[in-house]
Amino acid sequence: MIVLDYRDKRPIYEQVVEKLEKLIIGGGLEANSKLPSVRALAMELSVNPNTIQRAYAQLEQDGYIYTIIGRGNYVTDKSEWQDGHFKTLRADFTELLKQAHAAGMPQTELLSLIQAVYGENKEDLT
Amino acid sequence: MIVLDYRDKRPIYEQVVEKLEKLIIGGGLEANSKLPSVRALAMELSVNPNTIQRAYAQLEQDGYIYTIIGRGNYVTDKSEWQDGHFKTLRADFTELLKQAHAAGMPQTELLSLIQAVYGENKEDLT
Amino acid sequence: MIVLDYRDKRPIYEQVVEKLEKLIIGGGLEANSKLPSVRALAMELSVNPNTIQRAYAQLEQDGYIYTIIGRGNYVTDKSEWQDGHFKTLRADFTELLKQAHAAGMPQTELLSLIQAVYGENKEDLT
Amino acid sequence: MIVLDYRDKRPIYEQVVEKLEKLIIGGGLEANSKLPSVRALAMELSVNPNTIQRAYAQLEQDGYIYTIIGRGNYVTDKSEWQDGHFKTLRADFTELLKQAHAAGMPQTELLSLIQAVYGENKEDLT
DNA sequence: GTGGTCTAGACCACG
DNA sequence: GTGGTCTAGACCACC
Repeated sequence: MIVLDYRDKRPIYEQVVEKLEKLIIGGGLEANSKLPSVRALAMELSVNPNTIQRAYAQLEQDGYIYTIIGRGNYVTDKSEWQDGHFKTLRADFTELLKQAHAAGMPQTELLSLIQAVYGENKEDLT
Repeated sequence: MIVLDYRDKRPIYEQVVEKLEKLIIGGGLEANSKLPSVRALAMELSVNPNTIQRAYAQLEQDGYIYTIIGRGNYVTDKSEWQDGHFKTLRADFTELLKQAHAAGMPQTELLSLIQAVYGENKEDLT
Repeated sequence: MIVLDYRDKRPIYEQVVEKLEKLIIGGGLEANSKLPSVRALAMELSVNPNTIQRAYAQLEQDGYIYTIIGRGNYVTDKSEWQDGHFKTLRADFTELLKQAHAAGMPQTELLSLIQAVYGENKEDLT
Repeated sequence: MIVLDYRDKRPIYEQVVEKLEKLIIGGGLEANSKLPSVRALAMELSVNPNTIQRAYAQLEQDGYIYTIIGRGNYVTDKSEWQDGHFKTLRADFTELLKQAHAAGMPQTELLSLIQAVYGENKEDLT
């Protein structure tokens, strides 16, 4: 389900958060489905339960999951975190664009990068 | 010249590096111009000289400045780091684009963000 | 494990880097094995922890070791730095050869030096 | 006569030493010919006379030049320093060879490097 | 316990 | 005066 990279400089709990976030955003985990328990995931990754606990807390705070005490952790519905996520993306984007602009990178290059990722087929627009 | 943000969790020397990088990239500091001395900048920011020293070492290692022992630190010519910097920007960009794509953000939104930063007047194209 | 030479004019951290590099390159330290902790090595060499820390940072930057925060420092796999190291050796070699050539040192002498180091027994060829 | 590289991390007097050594070894300066005076060279390089003084002192100590007080500095005859120089080269060579051997670099590669520098024409042997 | 950062204060080589 | 190194001692985040 998740593969950790111990060479990564970021703390492990952050990696777990990132991986699960991507799974949820990408649709790899259905809304309202149950996540593995803290202890189970900790065991699977050979990691201290505290670390997983921290990751889940973070995910809950960011709105991607909700916790029912004594029951487990569940994936939040898309509609609840979509707005916040878009806002973050937009902010990151403008930040990066400012840098590119300051560095004198031509607009055309950015457009071609978008093309490369989004594909040329117009049907792919969401 | 530089303002530190003590609420920022990143180490101080990294903040200094980032701020100076932006100044150099953005053209706020002329090529071959002299940077403030380690001690002078340390005093100005009320910070230990070692911290500034570390920031300068980092900047030198990344090619943004060069050091002449016993003389001072000087801004490197643009041509020397431009290529590497563009490469970094492109990598960051595609990374972010993948996330945006996975999240289902429409192409049109990205295009309008580019417009907003690069300005609508065609003369501004670099 | 390491012996410092205080008559050497180079900084201590550089000596530590060199010694460890040689150990790693020469195979004296297995891949993925754990290096002594910053504090432990500092104590052993009667040196400030900061100094060792700097040496380890350098080694990591050069790709010879990798660091896991809160766990320790580990030896990188050979395949990751072998190419770069060979390149460096080749460069050093041609530089020295140019000097020897300019000084008028005969080819035969170089060949005999190679013999002396690589051994005359053909089985030793790698 | 000499061009300094201020970006070089080595002290300036060391660069001057190196450049002059190469000139003398390569035959660019005749034996017993007079070197520029300390003050003259200092002026030409826009450098503190102390720096040149130090370089000359180093060269004299290594046997490449000799000083006649009140008259100037002169290039030593080749026969006097040739032995010492060869010894140094041999030492540097074996040191580098040991590293190459430890790293597992094949003999054949070294031989081809020698070929590349010494040229394939056998008449070039000195 | 581990690495990472920071301060305070010192000494050295260089120019 | 400048950068480079080192010590001593401290605090923090991570696991």
